[in-house]
Amino acid sequence: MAKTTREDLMNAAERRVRDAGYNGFSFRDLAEDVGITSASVHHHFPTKQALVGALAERYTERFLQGLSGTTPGAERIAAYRAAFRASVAEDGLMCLCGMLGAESGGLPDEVLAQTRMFFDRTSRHLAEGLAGPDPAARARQILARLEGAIILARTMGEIAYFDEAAADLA
Amino acid sequence: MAKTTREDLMNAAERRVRDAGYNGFSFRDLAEDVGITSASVHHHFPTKQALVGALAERYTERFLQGLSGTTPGAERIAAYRAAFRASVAEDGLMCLCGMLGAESGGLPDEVLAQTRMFFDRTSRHLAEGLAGPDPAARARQILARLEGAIILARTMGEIAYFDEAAADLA
DNA sequence: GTCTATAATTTGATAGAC
DNA sequence: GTCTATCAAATTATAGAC
Repeated sequence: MAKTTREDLMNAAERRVRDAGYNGFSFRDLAEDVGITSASVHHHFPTKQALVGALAERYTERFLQGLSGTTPGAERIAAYRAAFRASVAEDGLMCLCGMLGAESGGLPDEVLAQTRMFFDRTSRHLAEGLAGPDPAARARQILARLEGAIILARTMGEIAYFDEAAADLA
Repeated sequence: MAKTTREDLMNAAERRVRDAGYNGFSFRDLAEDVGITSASVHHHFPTKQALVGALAERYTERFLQGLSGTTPGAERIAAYRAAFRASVAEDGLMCLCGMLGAESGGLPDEVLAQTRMFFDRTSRHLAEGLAGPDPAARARQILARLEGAIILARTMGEIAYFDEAAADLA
């Protein structure tokens, strides 16, 4: 159980966006998840774009924080793979920003901007101390494969697809 | 100009799903795109799930047909990369089935089944005559990276992200 | 094959009481 | 902070005339 209603709402919303996308849920869905009315949801988040924008920001912050202790290079790559794997394995959900990035054509500017931040920051973090001629490109190759691996595993309903697609990452 | 209204509708719908997702457009949007009323759209496709199901089927068929003449191995891999690249480069759009796969948690069964067909068939086609110990896994690594590369390029608004993420594919 | 009209429901959002 | 009540608009879908 989370401590505040605001936190409960963000958790419910994150789950729903990662499952069905930005347009795949309503404020009333969240209200039911948390046990309040949709009017009360608007008290915590004035608009849907404000809610999902805050969601993407929190997601990026938590994601990087969870991986901040890793040593650049092979260990960090393995940690990224484990983080993405947990996304599908535990709840069968997309990466929040992978979902929003896919849907970016129909997203409010505020949400798109936060989504870009995720890929900008994670690709820089992952590129740190990476060997080879183009660490930035290598980092994006890894991120792309992990996002795609989630899509495959989620679509097919089997985590084995993730493991196959994400094998030999280093 | 396409020959029939039905074809016009499918083209408009495909564009919209690939831009904003399954829940990112309405029958009225399509009606306006094509120049008829939403009631007439229902004459061609009884429900939204029937429409998008047909869309995914046509997409898979066309996709495989466009790549059917390629020689298995490096040439086919390059052709797949080119096909995915064109998706973003020409219109800034997702792969239809990559989008649907991401949103699969909120998709009607019929649409999900067609989406699975895409990944099933393309991964088998791409694995044909591939070297290495596990051709199927290698095929899925490639597909995952291409789907993810589109997400990155689309989100960041620059095709360079695709080229970086999809480099060294063979 | 297209239209008008409309039903039934859902959506994002607001006003104002408690 | 939560509620009731409500709005205006949008959504999927249907009935029936032309």
